[in-house]
Amino acid sequence: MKQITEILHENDLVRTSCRELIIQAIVESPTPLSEEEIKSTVSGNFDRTTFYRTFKTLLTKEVIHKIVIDNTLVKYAITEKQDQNKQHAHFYCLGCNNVFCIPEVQYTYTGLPDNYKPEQVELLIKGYCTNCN
Amino acid sequence: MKQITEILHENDLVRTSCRELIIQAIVESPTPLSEEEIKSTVSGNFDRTTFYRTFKTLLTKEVIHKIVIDNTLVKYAITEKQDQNKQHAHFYCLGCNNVFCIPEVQYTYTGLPDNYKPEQVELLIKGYCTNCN
DNA sequence: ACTATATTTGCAACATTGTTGCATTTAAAT
DNA sequence: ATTTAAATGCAACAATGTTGCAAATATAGT
Repeated sequence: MKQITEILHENDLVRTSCRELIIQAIVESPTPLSEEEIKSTVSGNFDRTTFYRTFKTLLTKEVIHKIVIDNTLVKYAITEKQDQNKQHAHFYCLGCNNVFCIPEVQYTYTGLPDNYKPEQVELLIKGYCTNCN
Repeated sequence: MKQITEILHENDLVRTSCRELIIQAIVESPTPLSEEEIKSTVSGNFDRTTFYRTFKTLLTKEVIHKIVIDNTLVKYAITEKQDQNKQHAHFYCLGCNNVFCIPEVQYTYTGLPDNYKPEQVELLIKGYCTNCN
Protein backbone atom coordinates (compact mmCIF):
# COMPACT_ATOMS: atom_id res chain seq x y z
CA MET A 1 0.00 0.00 0.00
CA LYS A 2 2.86 2.31 0.85
CA GLN A 3 4.23 1.72 -2.66
CA ILE A 4 1.02 2.91 -4.28
CA THR A 5 1.09 6.16 -2.35
CA GLU A 6 4.64 6.61 -3.52
CA ILE A 7 3.76 5.96 -7.14
CA LEU A 8 1.24 8.77 -6.99
CA HIS A 9 3.63 11.08 -5.22
CA GLU A 10 6.42 10.47 -7.72
CA ASN A 11 4.08 11.49 -10.51
CA ASP A 12 2.86 14.66 -8.81
CA LEU A 13 -0.60 13.26 -8.35
CA VAL A 14 -2.76 13.91 -5.32
CA ARG A 15 -3.43 10.70 -3.41
CA THR A 16 -7.11 9.79 -3.70
CA SER A 17 -8.87 6.54 -3.04
CA CYS A 18 -10.05 6.15 -6.61
CA ARG A 19 -6.52 6.40 -7.90
CA GLU A 20 -5.25 4.10 -5.20
CA LEU A 21 -7.87 1.46 -5.91
CA ILE A 22 -7.29 1.47 -9.66
CA ILE A 23 -3.55 1.15 -9.21
CA GLN A 24 -4.00 -1.51 -6.55
CA ALA A 25 -6.22 -3.59 -8.83
CA ILE A 26 -3.62 -3.48 -11.57
CA VAL A 27 -0.65 -4.12 -9.30
CA GLU A 28 -2.29 -7.07 -7.56
CA SER A 29 -3.25 -8.80 -10.78
CA PRO A 30 -0.75 -11.33 -12.14
CA THR A 31 -1.57 -10.28 -15.70
CA PRO A 32 -2.56 -6.95 -17.27
CA LEU A 33 -6.24 -6.03 -16.91
CA SER A 34 -8.78 -4.58 -19.30
CA GLU A 35 -10.55 -1.33 -18.52
CA GLU A 36 -13.69 -3.37 -17.91
CA GLU A 37 -11.93 -5.61 -15.42
CA ILE A 38 -10.50 -2.65 -13.58
CA LYS A 39 -13.83 -0.88 -13.60
CA SER A 40 -15.58 -3.88 -12.13
CA THR A 41 -13.17 -4.32 -9.26
CA VAL A 42 -13.52 -0.65 -8.42
CA SER A 43 -17.17 -0.23 -9.39
CA GLY A 44 -19.80 0.80 -6.91
CA ASN A 45 -17.27 2.93 -5.14
CA PHE A 46 -17.14 5.81 -7.55
CA ASP A 47 -19.07 7.83 -10.04
CA ARG A 48 -18.67 6.83 -13.66
CA THR A 49 -17.21 10.24 -14.44
CA THR A 50 -14.62 9.95 -11.72
CA PHE A 51 -13.50 6.61 -13.00
CA TYR A 52 -13.04 7.86 -16.55
CA ARG A 53 -11.20 10.95 -15.44
CA THR A 54 -8.95 9.07 -13.07
CA PHE A 55 -8.21 6.44 -15.66
CA LYS A 56 -7.29 9.07 -18.21
CA THR A 57 -5.05 10.86 -15.74
CA LEU A 58 -3.15 7.70 -14.90
CA LEU A 59 -2.68 7.01 -18.59
CA THR A 60 -1.45 10.44 -19.57
CA LYS A 61 0.89 10.54 -16.59
CA GLU A 62 2.05 7.12 -17.75
CA VAL A 63 1.50 5.59 -14.35
CA ILE A 64 -0.25 2.90 -16.33
CA HIS A 65 0.13 2.02 -20.01
CA LYS A 66 -1.72 -0.04 -22.52
CA ILE A 67 -1.00 -3.24 -24.38
CA VAL A 68 -3.11 -3.44 -27.51
CA ILE A 69 -4.01 -6.89 -28.74
CA ASP A 70 -6.92 -5.85 -30.86
CA ASN A 71 -9.13 -2.80 -31.00
CA THR A 72 -11.62 -4.74 -28.90
CA LEU A 73 -9.00 -6.02 -26.47
CA VAL A 74 -6.76 -3.61 -24.66
CA LYS A 75 -5.01 -4.41 -21.41
CA TYR A 76 -3.40 -2.08 -18.92
CA ALA A 77 -0.34 -2.54 -16.76
CA ILE A 78 1.69 -0.48 -14.34
CA THR A 79 4.60 1.32 -15.93
CA GLU A 80 7.67 0.07 -14.11
CA LYS A 81 10.61 2.42 -14.25
CA GLN A 82 12.91 -0.25 -15.63
CA ASP A 83 10.46 -0.83 -18.48
CA GLN A 84 10.52 2.73 -19.72
CA ASN A 85 12.89 2.19 -22.63
CA LYS A 86 12.65 -1.54 -22.95
CA GLN A 87 10.76 -3.00 -25.83
CA HIS A 88 9.52 -6.50 -25.22
CA ALA A 89 7.35 -9.05 -26.96
CA HIS A 90 3.84 -9.88 -25.79
CA PHE A 91 2.01 -13.15 -25.74
CA TYR A 92 -1.74 -13.31 -26.05
CA CYS A 93 -3.50 -16.50 -24.98
CA LEU A 94 -6.34 -17.44 -27.31
CA GLY A 95 -7.73 -19.68 -24.58
CA CYS A 96 -7.98 -17.47 -21.50
CA ASN A 97 -7.50 -14.09 -23.22
CA ASN A 98 -4.73 -13.15 -20.88
CA VAL A 99 -1.72 -11.17 -21.96
CA PHE A 100 1.83 -11.87 -20.85
CA CYS A 101 4.92 -9.73 -21.20
CA ILE A 102 7.78 -11.90 -22.46
CA PRO A 103 11.07 -10.05 -22.06
CA GLU A 104 13.01 -13.26 -22.80
CA VAL A 105 12.03 -13.24 -26.46
CA GLN A 106 14.52 -11.83 -28.95
CA TYR A 107 13.32 -10.90 -32.41
CA THR A 108 14.63 -9.53 -35.69
CA TYR A 109 13.46 -8.91 -39.22
CA THR A 110 14.94 -8.32 -42.66
CA GLY A 111 13.77 -7.04 -45.99
CA LEU A 112 12.19 -3.73 -45.14
CA PRO A 113 12.44 -1.56 -48.28
CA ASP A 114 14.97 1.27 -47.95
CA ASN A 115 12.44 4.05 -48.19
CA TYR A 116 10.88 3.10 -44.87
CA LYS A 117 12.64 4.43 -41.77
CA PRO A 118 11.82 2.25 -38.74
CA GLU A 119 11.68 3.61 -35.20
CA GLN A 120 9.99 0.91 -33.12
CA VAL A 121 9.10 -2.71 -33.70
CA GLU A 122 6.39 -4.63 -31.91
CA LEU A 123 6.02 -8.38 -31.80
CA LEU A 124 2.82 -10.04 -30.71
CA ILE A 125 2.66 -13.80 -30.41
CA LYS A 126 -0.77 -15.39 -30.20
CA GLY A 127 -1.29 -18.93 -28.98
CA TYR A 128 -1.96 -20.88 -25.80
CA CYS A 129 -0.45 -20.38 -22.36
CA THR A 130 0.54 -23.04 -19.82
CA ASN A 131 -2.93 -23.34 -18.37
CA CYS A 132 -4.63 -23.55 -21.73
CA ASN A 133 -2.44 -26.11 -23.48
CA MET B 1 -17.03 -1.77 -60.94
CA LYS B 2 -17.73 -5.18 -62.36
CA GLN B 3 -15.19 -6.58 -59.92
CA ILE B 4 -17.05 -5.17 -56.95
CA THR B 5 -20.28 -6.80 -58.03
CA GLU B 6 -18.39 -10.05 -58.32
CA ILE B 7 -16.88 -9.71 -54.85
CA LEU B 8 -20.37 -9.44 -53.42
CA HIS B 9 -21.65 -12.33 -55.47
CA GLU B 10 -18.78 -14.61 -54.47
CA ASN B 11 -19.63 -13.98 -50.85
CA ASP B 12 -23.35 -14.61 -51.25
CA LEU B 13 -24.19 -11.02 -50.56
CA VAL B 14 -26.98 -9.14 -52.25
CA ARG B 15 -25.63 -6.29 -54.35
CA THR B 16 -26.64 -2.98 -52.80
CA SER B 17 -25.29 0.48 -53.37
CA CYS B 18 -24.13 0.90 -49.79
CA ARG B 19 -22.05 -2.25 -49.99
CA GLU B 20 -20.71 -1.27 -53.38
CA LEU B 21 -19.72 2.20 -52.25
CA ILE B 22 -17.95 0.99 -49.13
CA ILE B 23 -16.01 -1.60 -51.09
CA GLN B 24 -15.25 0.90 -53.81
CA ALA B 25 -13.85 3.40 -51.33
CA ILE B 26 -11.54 0.77 -49.89
CA VAL B 27 -10.47 -0.66 -53.22
CA GLU B 28 -9.71 2.74 -54.74
CA SER B 29 -7.57 3.85 -51.81
CA PRO B 30 -3.83 3.20 -52.12
CA THR B 31 -3.63 2.45 -48.38
CA PRO B 32 -6.08 0.89 -45.90
CA LEU B 33 -8.76 3.25 -44.60
CA SER B 34 -10.21 3.84 -41.15
CA GLU B 35 -13.91 3.39 -40.48
CA GLU B 36 -14.14 7.17 -40.19
CA GLU B 37 -12.53 7.68 -43.57
CA ILE B 38 -14.83 5.16 -45.18
CA LYS B 39 -17.84 6.65 -43.47
CA SER B 40 -17.00 10.11 -44.70
CA THR B 41 -16.60 9.11 -48.33
CA VAL B 42 -19.94 7.33 -48.18
CA SER B 43 -21.70 9.67 -45.79
CA GLY B 44 -24.78 11.56 -46.75
CA ASN B 45 -25.85 8.69 -48.90
CA PHE B 46 -27.05 6.37 -46.20
CA ASP B 47 -28.57 6.15 -42.81
CA ARG B 48 -26.18 5.70 -39.91
CA THR B 49 -27.75 2.36 -39.11
CA THR B 50 -27.34 1.08 -42.62
CA PHE B 51 -23.69 1.98 -42.61
CA TYR B 52 -23.00 0.18 -39.36
CA ARG B 53 -24.90 -2.90 -40.44
CA THR B 54 -23.27 -3.01 -43.84
CA PHE B 55 -19.84 -2.53 -42.37
CA LYS B 56 -20.40 -5.34 -39.90
CA THR B 57 -21.64 -7.65 -42.63
CA LEU B 58 -18.60 -7.03 -44.80
CA LEU B 59 -16.35 -7.72 -41.82
CA THR B 60 -18.00 -10.94 -40.72
CA LYS B 61 -18.09 -12.20 -44.31
CA GLU B 62 -14.41 -11.25 -44.43
CA VAL B 63 -14.87 -9.22 -47.57
CA ILE B 64 -12.88 -6.63 -45.64
CA HIS B 65 -10.55 -7.16 -42.70
CA LYS B 66 -8.89 -4.99 -40.12
CA ILE B 67 -5.33 -4.00 -39.39
CA VAL B 68 -4.99 -2.89 -35.79
CA ILE B 69 -2.29 -0.34 -35.04
CA ASP B 70 -3.73 0.83 -31.77
CA ASN B 71 -7.16 0.66 -30.19
CA THR B 72 -7.71 4.18 -31.48
CA LEU B 73 -6.37 3.44 -34.92
CA VAL B 74 -7.80 0.62 -36.95
CA LYS B 75 -7.61 0.41 -40.72
CA TYR B 76 -9.58 -1.75 -43.10
CA ALA B 77 -8.57 -3.39 -46.34
CA ILE B 78 -10.10 -5.70 -48.90
CA THR B 79 -9.38 -9.35 -48.27
CA GLU B 80 -7.63 -10.60 -51.37
CA LYS B 81 -7.90 -14.31 -51.93
CA GLN B 82 -4.16 -14.76 -52.15
CA ASP B 83 -3.79 -13.09 -48.73
CA GLN B 84 -6.00 -15.56 -46.92
CA ASN B 85 -3.23 -17.64 -45.36
CA LYS B 86 -0.35 -15.27 -45.73
CA GLN B 87 0.96 -13.55 -42.69
CA HIS B 88 2.79 -10.34 -43.43
CA ALA B 89 4.34 -7.47 -41.52
CA HIS B 90 2.78 -4.03 -41.36
CA PHE B 91 4.36 -0.64 -41.34
CA TYR B 92 2.73 2.30 -39.62
CA CYS B 93 3.88 5.79 -40.54
CA LEU B 94 4.11 8.08 -37.53
CA GLY B 95 4.06 11.05 -39.90
CA CYS B 96 1.02 10.55 -42.09
CA ASN B 97 -0.67 7.78 -40.06
CA ASN B 98 -0.94 5.55 -43.06
CA VAL B 99 -0.53 1.81 -42.87
CA PHE B 100 1.35 -0.28 -45.40
CA CYS B 101 1.38 -4.03 -45.87
CA ILE B 102 4.98 -5.19 -46.30
CA PRO B 103 5.02 -8.75 -47.59
CA GLU B 104 8.76 -8.47 -48.34
CA VAL B 105 9.70 -8.46 -44.66
CA GLN B 106 10.83 -11.76 -43.14
CA TYR B 107 10.92 -12.08 -39.37
CA THR B 108 11.77 -14.57 -36.66
CA TYR B 109 12.10 -14.76 -32.91
CA THR B 110 13.74 -16.98 -30.30
CA GLY B 111 13.47 -17.52 -26.58
CA LEU B 112 9.79 -18.10 -26.06
CA PRO B 113 9.50 -20.25 -22.91
CA ASP B 114 8.44 -23.84 -23.66
CA ASN B 115 5.12 -23.62 -21.88
CA TYR B 116 3.78 -21.16 -24.43
CA LYS B 117 2.41 -22.69 -27.62
CA PRO B 118 2.48 -20.12 -30.43
CA GLU B 119 -0.03 -20.10 -33.27
CA GLN B 120 0.39 -16.76 -35.01
CA VAL B 121 2.97 -14.01 -34.88
CA GLU B 122 2.39 -10.40 -35.80
CA LEU B 123 5.06 -7.84 -36.51
CA LEU B 124 4.32 -4.15 -36.58
CA ILE B 125 7.01 -1.69 -37.55
CA LYS B 126 6.45 1.96 -36.71
CA GLY B 127 8.44 4.74 -38.33
CA TYR B 128 8.36 7.07 -41.31
CA CYS B 129 7.37 6.30 -44.87
CA THR B 130 8.91 7.67 -48.08
CA ASN B 131 6.82 10.80 -48.10
CA CYS B 132 7.46 11.58 -44.46
CA ASN B 133 11.22 11.08 -44.28
C1' DA C 1 -41.08 -8.29 -68.28
C1' DC C 2 -43.85 -9.67 -64.13
C1' DT C 3 -44.45 -11.70 -59.83
C1' DA C 4 -43.09 -13.87 -55.49
C1' DT C 5 -39.74 -14.20 -51.89
C1' DA C 6 -36.04 -12.99 -49.22
C1' DT C 7 -33.06 -9.41 -47.94
C1' DT C 8 -31.85 -4.70 -47.02
C1' DT C 9 -33.05 -0.09 -45.87
C1' DG C 10 -34.63 3.90 -43.14
C1' DC C 11 -36.78 5.48 -39.25
C1' DA C 12 -37.70 5.82 -34.42
C1' DA C 13 -36.66 4.63 -30.13
C1' DC C 14 -33.44 3.04 -27.11
C1' DA C 15 -28.87 1.61 -24.82
C1' DT C 16 -24.18 2.42 -23.95
C1' DT C 17 -20.20 5.08 -23.58
C1' DG C 18 -17.77 9.09 -22.86
C1' DT C 19 -17.61 14.39 -21.87
C1' DT C 20 -18.32 19.10 -19.71
C1' DG C 21 -19.61 22.72 -16.17
C1' DC C 22 -20.17 23.67 -11.65
C1' DA C 23 -20.92 23.41 -6.71
C1' DT C 24 -19.21 20.50 -2.95
C1' DT C 25 -15.73 17.84 -0.86
C1' DT C 26 -11.13 16.35 0.01
C1' DA C 27 -5.93 16.50 0.23
C1' DA C 28 -1.84 18.81 1.35
C1' DA C 29 1.04 22.78 2.55
C1' DT C 30 1.71 26.52 5.69
C1' DA D 1 -6.28 24.96 12.09
C1' DT D 2 -6.58 27.47 8.03
C1' DT D 3 -5.84 28.26 3.30
C1' DT D 4 -5.38 26.79 -1.38
C1' DA D 5 -5.42 23.75 -5.08
C1' DA D 6 -7.21 19.67 -6.87
C1' DA D 7 -10.59 15.84 -7.22
C1' DT D 8 -15.33 14.29 -6.75
C1' DG D 9 -20.28 13.74 -7.72
C1' DC D 10 -24.14 15.24 -10.02
C1' DA D 11 -26.75 16.69 -13.93
C1' DA D 12 -27.00 17.49 -18.44
C1' DC D 13 -25.30 16.56 -22.71
C1' DA D 14 -22.89 14.43 -26.91
C1' DA D 15 -21.45 10.63 -29.51
C1' DT D 16 -21.69 5.97 -30.75
C1' DG D 17 -23.83 1.79 -31.46
C1' DT D 18 -28.18 -1.38 -31.38
C1' DT D 19 -33.03 -3.28 -32.11
C1' DG D 20 -37.83 -3.82 -34.05
C1' DC D 21 -40.60 -3.04 -37.68
C1' DA D 22 -42.76 -1.27 -41.92
C1' DA D 23 -41.38 0.15 -46.57
C1' DA D 24 -38.31 -0.47 -50.35
C1' DT D 25 -35.20 -3.10 -53.14
C1' DA D 26 -32.72 -7.11 -55.26
C1' DT D 27 -32.88 -11.59 -57.08
C1' DA D 28 -34.83 -15.98 -58.93
C1' DG D 29 -38.49 -18.29 -61.33
C1' DT D 30 -42.08 -17.97 -64.57
